[in-house]
Amino acid sequence: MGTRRSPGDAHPAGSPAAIARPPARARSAGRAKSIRLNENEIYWRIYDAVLDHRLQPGTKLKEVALAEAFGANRGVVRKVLTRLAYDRLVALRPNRGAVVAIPSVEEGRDLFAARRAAEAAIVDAVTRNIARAELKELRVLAESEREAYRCGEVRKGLKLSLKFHRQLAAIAGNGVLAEFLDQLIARTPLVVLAYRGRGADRTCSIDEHIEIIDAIATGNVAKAVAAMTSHLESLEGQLDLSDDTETSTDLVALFAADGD
Amino acid sequence: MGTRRSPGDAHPAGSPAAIARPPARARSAGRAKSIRLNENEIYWRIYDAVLDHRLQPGTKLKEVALAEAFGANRGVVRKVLTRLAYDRLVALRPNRGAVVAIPSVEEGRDLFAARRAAEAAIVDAVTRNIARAELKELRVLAESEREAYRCGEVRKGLKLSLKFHRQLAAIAGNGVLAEFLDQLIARTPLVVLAYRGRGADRTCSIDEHIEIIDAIATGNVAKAVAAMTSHLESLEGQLDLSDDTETSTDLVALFAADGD
DNA sequence: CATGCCTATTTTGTCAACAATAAAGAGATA
DNA sequence: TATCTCTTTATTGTTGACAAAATAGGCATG
Repeated sequence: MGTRRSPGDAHPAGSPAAIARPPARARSAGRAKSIRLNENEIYWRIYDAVLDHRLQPGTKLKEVALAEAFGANRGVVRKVLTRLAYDRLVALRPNRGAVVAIPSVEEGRDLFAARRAAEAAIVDAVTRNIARAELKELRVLAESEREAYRCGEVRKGLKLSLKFHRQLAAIAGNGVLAEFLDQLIARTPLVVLAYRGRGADRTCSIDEHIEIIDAIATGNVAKAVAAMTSHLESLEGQLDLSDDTETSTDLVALFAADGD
Repeated sequence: MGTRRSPGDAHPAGSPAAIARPPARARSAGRAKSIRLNENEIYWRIYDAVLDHRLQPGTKLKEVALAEAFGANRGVVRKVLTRLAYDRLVALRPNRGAVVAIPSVEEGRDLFAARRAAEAAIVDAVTRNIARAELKELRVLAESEREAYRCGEVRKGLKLSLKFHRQLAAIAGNGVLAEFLDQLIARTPLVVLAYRGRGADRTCSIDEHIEIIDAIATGNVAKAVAAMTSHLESLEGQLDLSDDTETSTDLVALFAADGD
């Protein structure tokens, strides 16, 4: 279970320095090291790195390496890894350290099913209660998402896409559900990364967001829920979540992949 | 928010010793102290204590007291409290320690709404896929629950009631949803405890469990979902979740309650 | 007599050294 | 040359001491 590991895995994109480095800004004066980040900052740094897969699933996260990359104590790194493990973004193996989580196909399917349930409830509530201003905000958000994709800024578009779903949850006004969805949303890119077919890289989902908004605007609850459900199904459909090699015959495939 | 605290609050039922003491068994040889529990055991000890409200909401959980009560290091107590905070059973206030969580009315409402969404999805899946043997197991479970209540073993009945819901989630076969529901179930007694009216103490819910099973047995998805939904609504209906004293005029009520 | 300030004590938060465990490598033997 | 064992190294887990913060109590002052 989840111990897939290529032999020559020399931190393809996951060296601690690459995580510690802030996305694009303020990197002029001073060395890249000794950044002195606090617990929350470290958390979000790793969180982001996992979400836009600068850290690939399976990458080992060594405590001392992270600690000195962030200019922090090993203890706080440990705490951060614990938090990330709660969120299922990393897996914590006793005495063997933390790795970026590798979701199973079953987990992927369950995740999408759970999202359908949660987001159906959210869209239901939203459709019944949404204010004009909130609807407008949603449209603006979806529009900038589309814009980002058109300009080729895939990463930004993806972040805005997540934000769209979060925004819906916020409008629904159920904090418990919103928090749950937040966790699901955070785990989704991991599944997408691990099991994407050669599909259109999720870019096609923008129009579906607009369709959802339109459906909500009509006030037709069933229609809105259906729009969201089919959006999520289309997303899942782009993935290759066919029953995979997790049982006995697994070994042959593993060796084949491991041979080189 | 949530700093309700009666003045003469001399650990009504929440002294560390009371938590550390195992429920009923193996308490013959040796003192009550120096029990030497590991992290998980401590976690479940406190978990149980909160769930059957031997630890009242708002009770402060001091690290050293817990540590010596459990014969453990302060560090592991700290870790346990972190886990419990993640489950929202305790609230962790920076520099001010941990207290047993006091859910707000809004949180209570959100919780039940979330449970309706999650358990509707679960019952939906269960109704479509359940095997005869599983159905039988459910009936046995519901029967022993009824039996427990009839014998006046309220605590046991309550535990079985929770187990019923968990069992349904297990049958549905969605691990992600099951885990989420688990968290919701764990939080529910806290809400019930904090906001119960003088209603029939939840005992009436047993028959509803059987109704749910019957509905599932018919294979009628809509009917089964409706049974679950109305069960949860009936549960919530027993509570007093009317908009409470959380805003400005709050003070008068607070003083009135705090006077004695 | 009430109020604000200051000190003492309790309680939480951080860190660094130590212990235990797992991984890697060298050497011996078949 | 392959395999097994033993040693060495690297990494995680735990503990206890120290630092920082909050609470409680006393004291002076208006």
